[in-house]
Amino acid sequence: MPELTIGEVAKRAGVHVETLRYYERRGLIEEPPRTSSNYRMYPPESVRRVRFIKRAQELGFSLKEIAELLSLRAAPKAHCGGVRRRAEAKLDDIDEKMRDLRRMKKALSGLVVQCSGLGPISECPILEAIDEGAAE
Amino acid sequence: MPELTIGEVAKRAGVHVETLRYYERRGLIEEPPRTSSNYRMYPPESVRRVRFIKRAQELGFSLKEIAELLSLRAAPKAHCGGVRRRAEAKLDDIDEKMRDLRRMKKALSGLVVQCSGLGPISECPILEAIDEGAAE
DNA sequence: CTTGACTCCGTACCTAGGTACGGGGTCTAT
DNA sequence: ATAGACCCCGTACCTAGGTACGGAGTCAAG
Repeated sequence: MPELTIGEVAKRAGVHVETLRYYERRGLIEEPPRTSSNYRMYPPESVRRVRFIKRAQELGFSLKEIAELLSLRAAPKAHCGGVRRRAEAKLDDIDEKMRDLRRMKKALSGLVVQCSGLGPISECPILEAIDEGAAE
Repeated sequence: MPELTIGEVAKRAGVHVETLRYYERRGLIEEPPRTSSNYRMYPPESVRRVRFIKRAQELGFSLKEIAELLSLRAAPKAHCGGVRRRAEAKLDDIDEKMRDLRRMKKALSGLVVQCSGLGPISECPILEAIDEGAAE
């Protein structure tokens, strides 16, 4: 019998036991059958499922979004437009975050070049700029 | 006397009253003097201080980091090396986040082009790739 | 002199993604 | 048969940055 305890699934998937229980509460993994002593016994596919979740996280999906992807996948006769749309929306999110970061970087590096690091703090160009409206 | 109530400071700085009390608890703004009926009465400079905090946030600094910047500024005979170092460290943070986002974007857009959006979900190239290790 | 807007305080709640704790039951090896 | 490792559960705690709630006191206008 290839069933796995929660600790084995955790080890193979590279997460903590508590994380698996948390995912179960969040509806990301199904409640597995229990032994007579109430231990969770997972089928081996569970490891793959958890790895799916971790990889989707690395792609920028939140747990909520991952739950959606998984329920799309579970729908018997769906086609993959929904998945594609979600992936594109996530790309848009990423682009927006990158724009924010670029804006920050531009503003902040503009300040850093004005500051030698040597003057008195009362005349620090960085602090003065923030004080007067650096982030416009 | 140009003293301001908390509500006036909030309005002028563009934040909520609760936010000002929160900043006070966090040590970002000093405890202002109180009236005889225990109302906070702020000097007008407080508005500037709150705006400093908001602008530093827009540059990517956390409240904790902003507290550090403010305490550096308060040190009488410091010079601005500490500020400059922190700004440079923040630029490094930003670069790292941008690298993460670029990595995500690259991986995800590579998946999106493989998916027409038309096939059955059971063969969705995006889901298959995540299932097998998309984020390497 | 009352009504409405404002303030006080402490505490709880929120999102996101977990982690930790405590008290109990179980399983395995010796 | 007992030690140590594992599992159960519920709940609290964590970071970050606030927001909301509820009861009470205060202030200004009409």
